Amino acid sequence: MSNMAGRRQAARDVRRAALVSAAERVFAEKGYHAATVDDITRAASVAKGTFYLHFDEKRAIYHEVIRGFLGLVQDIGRSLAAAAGKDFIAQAEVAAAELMRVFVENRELARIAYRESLGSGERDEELAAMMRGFYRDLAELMAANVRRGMELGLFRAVDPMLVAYAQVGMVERVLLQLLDDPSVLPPPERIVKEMVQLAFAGVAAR
Amino acid sequence: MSNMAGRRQAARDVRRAALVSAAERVFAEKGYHAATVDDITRAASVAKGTFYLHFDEKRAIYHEVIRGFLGLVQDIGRSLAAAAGKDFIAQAEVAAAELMRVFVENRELARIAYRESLGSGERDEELAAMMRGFYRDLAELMAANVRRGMELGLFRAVDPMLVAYAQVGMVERVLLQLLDDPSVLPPPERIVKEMVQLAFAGVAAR
Amino acid sequence: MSNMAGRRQAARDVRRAALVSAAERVFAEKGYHAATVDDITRAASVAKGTFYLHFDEKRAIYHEVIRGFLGLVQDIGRSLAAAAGKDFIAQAEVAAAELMRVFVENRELARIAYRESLGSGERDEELAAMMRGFYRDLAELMAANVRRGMELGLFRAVDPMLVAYAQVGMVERVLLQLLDDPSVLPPPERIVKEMVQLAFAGVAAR
Amino acid sequence: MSNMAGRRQAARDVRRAALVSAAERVFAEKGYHAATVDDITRAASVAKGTFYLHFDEKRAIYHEVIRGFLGLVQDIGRSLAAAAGKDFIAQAEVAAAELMRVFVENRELARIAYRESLGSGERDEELAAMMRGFYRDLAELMAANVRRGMELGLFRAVDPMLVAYAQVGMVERVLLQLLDDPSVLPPPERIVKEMVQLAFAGVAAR
DNA sequence: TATGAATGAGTGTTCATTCAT
DNA sequence: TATGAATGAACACTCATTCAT
Repeated sequence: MSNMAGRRQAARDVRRAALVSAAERVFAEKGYHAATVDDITRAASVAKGTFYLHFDEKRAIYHEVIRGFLGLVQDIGRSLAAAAGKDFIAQAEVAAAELMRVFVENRELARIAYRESLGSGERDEELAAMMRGFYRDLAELMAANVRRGMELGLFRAVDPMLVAYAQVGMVERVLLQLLDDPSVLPPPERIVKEMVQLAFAGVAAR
Repeated sequence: MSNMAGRRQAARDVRRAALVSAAERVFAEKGYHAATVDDITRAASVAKGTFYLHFDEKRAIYHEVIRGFLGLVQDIGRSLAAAAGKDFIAQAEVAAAELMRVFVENRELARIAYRESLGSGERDEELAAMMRGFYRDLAELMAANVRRGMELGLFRAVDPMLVAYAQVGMVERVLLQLLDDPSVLPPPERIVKEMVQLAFAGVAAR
Repeated sequence: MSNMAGRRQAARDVRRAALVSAAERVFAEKGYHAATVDDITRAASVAKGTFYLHFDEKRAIYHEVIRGFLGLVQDIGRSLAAAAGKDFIAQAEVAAAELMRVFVENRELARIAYRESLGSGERDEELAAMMRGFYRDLAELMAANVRRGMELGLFRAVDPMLVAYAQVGMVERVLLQLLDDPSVLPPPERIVKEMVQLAFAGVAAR
Repeated sequence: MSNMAGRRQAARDVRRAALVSAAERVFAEKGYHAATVDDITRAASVAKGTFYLHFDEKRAIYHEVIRGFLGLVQDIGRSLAAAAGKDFIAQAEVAAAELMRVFVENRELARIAYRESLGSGERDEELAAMMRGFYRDLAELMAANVRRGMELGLFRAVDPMLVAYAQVGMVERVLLQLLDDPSVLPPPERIVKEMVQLAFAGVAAR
């Protein structure tokens, strides 16, 4: 009986996952506003009403999709924090390469999520809070690293949060440009190396 | 007689400007989708039909609003290119300070415009082309500077476009964070100095 | 289970029919342009959105209404073609009487449909093709009859299609006048007899 | 001074005529509803406001355009009534040929005007009255001819008005078909001869 | 009189959400 | 729970008509 309940729950989860997966595709293809609930249910091969058995409103599934993508990015952060080696440079290169992979594999989701990081308009306070939290966490993770670098004497005295945001922005814009038009940029492997160098040593001649 | 035509034209321009200004406020407040043409005309104190005497469609005025903000940024770039002094650091600091001022004075427009730089969805090819062009121009301007720095022996050998995009992103994200929640960042004057330092010398202990 | 699907389909058909019936009344009352989708849904006691579950656009239901009326006329033609007796006069009288009944019972639809036979303006190619096809079929049916009359030696040598169109026009205009103002015409029974006389004596061999 | 007033009046008439002529073209091209006052004034090279100096509303110029076309048809009727020879057949052939010329030279106006003869919808009582009057006059003209033919013993006893409407319809439908697709009909000269034969042999005493 | 900018009521269509089965 | 028909608020855009110059 708990078996039957479990099976039921499993079936429910499958449907829900199908909807989220369909929504990812649809939002990626048409953007939030142009995507209709109909588009999503059709892509998931369920009836329209079914949608509302799993989500309160259209925005809810959008949040879930974005949350999913942010999770991928956070996983990178967490896995690095775990493997807290000491070789900053190497570690940063791994992180950057991972991030690039996630972006390239989910290019449209990446665009959507970053777009939401601008908040503005459409007052969706819940989403805004989610994005703020994501950035705060991300920045703090990086700031912690910066502090460690300072303690180790590897870095000069800087404002850790400022550096964190600056580095986030650097990576974001370069990756987004990579998605838009890679032709003006060096090949991906070089990008990673150079960006880490830039972050570490800037452009100044040695 | 040409007087009347001139007066008419002037009146037309005033109306148009009122609409654009109203649109800036409305888009800033509600975002593109939630803003209705009615909102805009009401804010501009004109009748609905008047809108369509000046713009073909809702998107057209949105383009104009964004173009206006991008123009402010480009003006900074141009004025610096003109005053092409040789003190890179000082020049960069001026540019960053200017940019910060423009962002702070037009915070919502800045958000909106940056948001559009993520394109995705809503296929508005004209707008996308505009944003691409803006970023390309901006990046090329900065890349030219980087090349000059390399020629002068001030900079090490780097990929100029990559550096340009990285610096753009760095500035963008920090400024956006400044708009969202300045409390985690240093005071504005320090931000400028530190960012220029970061760009130039990275975080490495000297 | 197929029961539910069947019931659903039946309910759907009922709604659709209600809309078409309402549209007949509304178009008859106000004409195509003055009739709004709101008028139609209100007359059918359904919500506005329901309309678009059954028809792609306003024009689509208009086509259906006209098609319905043309069908009534075609049924007369077909039933006569089936009962292809030899008594031309009697047969023609039956046809004319039937046609008159259909016109009188659907006077406004008759007007609307014939109005569309003039095409002009409003480029609705689908509707134009429908009307052309209707007239072609009708004329060919009548032309076949004329040919048969010629073969039987009842008619002199005439151009069958020309005669067909002429007879169609004769009937049309008289019936429309009957709808507009019957007072200048003889009573309906006499109209039928006289028109048949006019048409047939015209083509009869001396 | 009356000279100046006259010149002024003349200029006014020219403008008005230009508007009517432009309206003919525009209505012919797009039909009444799709034609905008703007289309008309643009085609006449005058400003929009000028339209309302000459016509109270859009419908007014439409009436004038239709009235103009009906006038062409009435002129044929009148010129024949004047030249009331006795040779019915020859006279009818001339009339039919003239009518055909007018239709062919003004094919779109012919369609528009005929279309209005179906009245229905759009309750434009003034226009409806105009069309009714036109048809009544036309039918009475022809009915008078029929009566004359009866008195002369050329025609058998028929209902003159019925015959008149029948003949009008015959000519109308054939001419409209000629405008739509002449390929199924005989060449124009033959059409005239045959139609007259159809009409007259139909009413002739044996 | 001529101009053309301004007006605002009006309408087709979309789509998130609800609900009966 | 799943379905899909029904709902109705919302909105971009049009255009006949008015009016200040």
